Amino acid sequence: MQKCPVEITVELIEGKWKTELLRHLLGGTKRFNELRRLMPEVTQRVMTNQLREMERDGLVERTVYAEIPPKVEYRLTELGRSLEPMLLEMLRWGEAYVRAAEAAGCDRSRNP
Amino acid sequence: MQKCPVEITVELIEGKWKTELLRHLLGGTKRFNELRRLMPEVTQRVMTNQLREMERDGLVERTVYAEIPPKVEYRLTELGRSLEPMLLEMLRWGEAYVRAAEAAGCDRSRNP
DNA sequence: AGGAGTGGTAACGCATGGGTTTGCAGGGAG
DNA sequence: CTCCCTGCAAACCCATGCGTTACCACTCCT
Repeated sequence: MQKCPVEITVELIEGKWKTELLRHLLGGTKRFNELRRLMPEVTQRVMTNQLREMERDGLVERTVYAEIPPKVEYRLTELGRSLEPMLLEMLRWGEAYVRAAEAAGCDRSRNP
Repeated sequence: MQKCPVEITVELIEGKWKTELLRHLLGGTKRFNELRRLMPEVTQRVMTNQLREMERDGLVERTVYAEIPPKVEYRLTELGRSLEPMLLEMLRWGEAYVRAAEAAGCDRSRNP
């Protein structure tokens, strides 16, 4: 049986740092350490992983320049850029959710 | 620093079976074993977990009827139902993604 | 008596995703 | 000479999510 496209979509963006990476990359091509400086909490290894997965999934393109010191650029593919409207939809829903949650007085934090 | 609403949205639906549960519950109120029959691959324990998390997050409402044999109904809250347009957007994107992926000839299966 | 159908919980195991640390290559700057 | 910058990889650890199995309580049906 085939997997639902919604599920596929979720799997593509559910890495811990992928949505933030997408946000930054939607702003334009970035170098590796540029991304690291934008997201200092992320380890180098994890950053590489997330980017590599997105590359494997066809969302991100990786360009290596044979220079010293090394230079590697990450940019969104056409497919990656096509995520933007959907992400905006998710953004709007998320904002509404947060508003609704705090209107309900519920502190839905995950630390019990 | 505040977490991005997109990230929040992802966290709410990224459980392994949550999108499928949402699909079924968008079709109307369901009893527990009714859901189990719709999704036989899911263990009872896991099913309970996913539903409980969605309840905690305010997406699902749980009603217990004091009958014998027990009867427990799960229905979407207003907030849960408000997910539908966003999920449809994700569905459409996912379909386009699959088409693009197989057009590119790439078998992006996760088993190397 | 025994089985099925109801909706659970508890104990356990395991793969995986993420995090930490360390090392490497090769040239430029102090 | 030594340190810094670039982007990466390998070895290791740990928490979490999911899965497996077993058990419970209560009633009706055969």
